[in-house]
Amino acid sequence: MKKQPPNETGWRGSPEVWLQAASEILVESGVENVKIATLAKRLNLSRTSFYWFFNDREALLTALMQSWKEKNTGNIIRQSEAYADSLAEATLNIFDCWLDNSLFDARFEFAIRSWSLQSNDILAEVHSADQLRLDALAAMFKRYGFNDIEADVHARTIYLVQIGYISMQTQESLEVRMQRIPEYVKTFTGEYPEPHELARFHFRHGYSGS
Amino acid sequence: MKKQPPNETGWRGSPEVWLQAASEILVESGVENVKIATLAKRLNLSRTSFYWFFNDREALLTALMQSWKEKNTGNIIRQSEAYADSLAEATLNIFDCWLDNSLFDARFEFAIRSWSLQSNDILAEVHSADQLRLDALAAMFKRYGFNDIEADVHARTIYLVQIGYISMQTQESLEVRMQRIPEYVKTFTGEYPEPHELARFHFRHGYSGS
DNA sequence: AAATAAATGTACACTAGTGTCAATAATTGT
DNA sequence: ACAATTATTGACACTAGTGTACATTTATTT
Repeated sequence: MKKQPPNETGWRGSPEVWLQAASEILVESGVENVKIATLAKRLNLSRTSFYWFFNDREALLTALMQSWKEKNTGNIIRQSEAYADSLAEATLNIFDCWLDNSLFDARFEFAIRSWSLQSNDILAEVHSADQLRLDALAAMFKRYGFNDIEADVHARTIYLVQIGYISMQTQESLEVRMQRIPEYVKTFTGEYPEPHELARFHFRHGYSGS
Repeated sequence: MKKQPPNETGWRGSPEVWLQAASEILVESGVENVKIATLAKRLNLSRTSFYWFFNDREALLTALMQSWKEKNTGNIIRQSEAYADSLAEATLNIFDCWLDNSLFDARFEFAIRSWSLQSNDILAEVHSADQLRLDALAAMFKRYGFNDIEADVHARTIYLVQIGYISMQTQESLEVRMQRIPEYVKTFTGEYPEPHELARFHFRHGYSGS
């Protein structure tokens, strides 16, 4: 209900609040439901005042796409380059993205991908993001001695499992997901994580289970 | 352009042709573009004659969903139960689905998943399909000696990589995809396929590369 | 070839969305 | 305090889609 910047001015509307509302609707129910009337109702503003901030609906959608580009891809690349003592630890660094919503927004990701079915412009953006991410992951595996094809397939496996998971739109508790982690690390890298690596991972995700 | 059954009757329209056209549009550009006017144009029929075969657009969409349910899930389960001498061969049986469009329609799958963002009814169907498929795959791994958690994670890995791949909407040649196969088998099962297993796999997909 | 059933088409009513405009209100700068 | 700027609004015109009514045409059956 609150605006992001604690209301500097007395104006109710701003590009930001419209964009924020659009983003929420996008994630909840897809682009085709990002309708100006709906957003206006949610913001308690008149529908037409939207046009003061954006030229048209198209401009809003463009801004939405832009905001996705800035967020999701950058963090995967950063995590793939983070410090790690072992391949297992490097893999856990990637897993951070899947568990920490501030690093990677899975629902946003899914909404954008669904959108890409309707628009070639969006599809092109998605393809380019996929390529950047896969390249970064493959580079990570190469640093641990994998050859080209091995690195490629391992990068795909770790990345696609997550994209697939997002596409399932499952709601699971942290606990359920944590229990699969060691086995995933084993599958993706050939080795189980060390107890201390796992403990560090648990700690940074606020997990204190079994 | 041709009707599926070589035109038994002289009537041009039928539930089938409308459904077929709807399915094509769904796959090309998402549910929201499944519009009666569009289909009519594509079929060279009058828009209103649609209502002779279906009560309304809703009924068409229901039929579309039904046709997905009947196709995609059944074949994955069948392939997971197919005869195999080794785990590697069993895995290759699953891969058949990903390479043979008659076993599993990836674009249809993606369109349905995108649709599920807008409709809870569709989401429920998707969830139930996911569960059935994951269970069948886990059962397969258990037959080869995996324990519960191992089978679960391996089932997820093999399944989610494919769902993720679909979600990337990549267009790649058979050759490019084939080159990754042995490495995928190794990653998913721990062992490379035997040359004769791979040869059999190549043969049934009409591949005769390197 | 007449009767009937199946399929089509035209015209119309309705809804839900977009975007423009001119009037008005709130905020800010000087 | 008042002018300029920035934001907000309701009324209106337009478009694209759904679905209905009814007259018409085309195929099938007898």
